[in-house]
Amino acid sequence: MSVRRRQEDRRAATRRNLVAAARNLFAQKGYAATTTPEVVQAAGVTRGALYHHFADKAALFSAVVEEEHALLALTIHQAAEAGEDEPGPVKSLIRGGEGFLAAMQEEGRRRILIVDAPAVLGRARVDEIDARHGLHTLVEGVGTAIEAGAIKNLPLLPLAHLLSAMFDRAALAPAEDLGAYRKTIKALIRGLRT
Amino acid sequence: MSVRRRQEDRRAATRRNLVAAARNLFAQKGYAATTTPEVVQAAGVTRGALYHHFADKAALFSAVVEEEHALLALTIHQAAEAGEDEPGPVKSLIRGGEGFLAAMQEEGRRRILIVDAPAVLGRARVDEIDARHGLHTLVEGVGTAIEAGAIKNLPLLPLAHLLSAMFDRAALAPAEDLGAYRKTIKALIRGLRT
DNA sequence: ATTACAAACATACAGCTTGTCTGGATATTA
DNA sequence: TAATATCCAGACAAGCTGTATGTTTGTAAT
Repeated sequence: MSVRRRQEDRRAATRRNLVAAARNLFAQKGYAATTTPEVVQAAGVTRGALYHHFADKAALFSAVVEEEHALLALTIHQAAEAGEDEPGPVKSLIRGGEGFLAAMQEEGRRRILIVDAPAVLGRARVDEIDARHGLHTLVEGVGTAIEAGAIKNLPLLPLAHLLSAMFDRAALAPAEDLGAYRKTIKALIRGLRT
Repeated sequence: MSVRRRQEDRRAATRRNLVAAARNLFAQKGYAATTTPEVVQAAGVTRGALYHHFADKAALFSAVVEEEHALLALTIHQAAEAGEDEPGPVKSLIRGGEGFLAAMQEEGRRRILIVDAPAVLGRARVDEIDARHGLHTLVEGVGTAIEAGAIKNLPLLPLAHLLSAMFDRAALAPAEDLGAYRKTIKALIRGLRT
C-alpha cells in the first residue's frame, strides 16, 4: 500500500466537488434543465473530469441521490436520538415519521428524491436504493410493532411501502398544510392498532 | 358559423394522431427517451405539425396526461356502475380504490401518470390536473363518509391526498403483490372508522 | 534519479435533439 | 374568383450529450 494518498485524495476531492455542485443545480433547476457544462463550471473542473468519474449524467444524479438519502437518514437518526424515548412501537412509528417530514424540509431534497429520482433512475432502482436506506428502518419499525401485537398483522413490506408513500406525499405538501397532514397520518397509523 | 367543418376536422384528426402516437411512445420508452421525430413519424406527419399544435414537447406530454386521466376516470366510472352497489360510504371508498387499481393496470399508464408526469410537468401542475379528475371523486367519497359519520373527522383534502398517494404506490407494485396491497389498504381505511 | 507506466483530467469532435423560421398547400370568407 | 387565414412541411441554428484523443500529474521500478 505504502503512502499513496495524494492520488486518492485528489480523486475524492473532485468527485466531491462534482456531486456537491450537481446537488445544488439539480435541487434548483431539476435534472432535465441542468446541463453538464453548468455542473462542471460550478465544480471548477471540465466535462472530462465528469465523464472520467461517472458513466453519464444519470450516474452522477444517482450518486447525488445516494448521498441525499444518506444525509436524510443521518438527520432522522440524530433527531431520534435527541428526542425523548417514549416507548411504544406505535409512538415510535409516528415519531419516525415526524423526523422524516422535518428532514425532508431541506431545500431541494423533495425534488431530488421524490419528484425526479423515479423518472430518471426508474422505479426499480429507486426502490432498491430506498430499501437500503429509509425503507429499511421503516420496515423494522413496522415489524416490531406487528410482533409486539401493537398493530394489526398485515403484510409487512406492502404496509411499509404504503406508509412510505403517505409520508412522501405529506412531504410534498405546502408548508402551511403540514400540520393537517401530520394529524391525518397519525390518525391513519392509530387506526392500525389492534 | 356555416358549415366550416372540414378544417376543424382536419385539425382535430392530426391532433389526435399526434397525441395517440405520443401516448404509445411515452408509455413504452418514457418521456425523456422519446424524441419528437419518432412521434411525428408514428403519427404520419412532420415536426411542423407538432409545433403548430403544441408549444413544445412538454405541452404534448401534458395533452397525453389529460387524455390518460380522462380515460382512467371513464374506466373507473364504468366499473363502478357495473358493480353491485353495496351501500355504505366506507365500502364505496374501498370499491373506488379497487376500480382505480384495476384501471391503472393499463399498459404504460402508470409510467405516464405516476412516474413521468410529476418530473415533466411539475408537482403543482400535476396536482391541478389531478384535482380536476381522480382526486375530485376521491374527495367527494371521503367527504360523504365524514359527513355520514362513518369515518373520523379529519382534514378533507389532506386525507384524500394521502389515500391517493397510497393508491398510486399500490398501483406501482408488482402484479403479484397487488393482493397484499389491496388487503393492507382496506385495513388502513377500515381503521379510519369511528 | 530516470524511465515506464497508470491514473486523472482537459480539449476537440460528431451526432442528435429541440425549437424557430420561412414557404407552400389547403380551406374559408368576401 | 380573389383575398386571407389556417394548417402543415422542410430547412436552419443553437445547444447538449457522450466519446475519443491528447496532456498533465502522480506512482513504481530499476
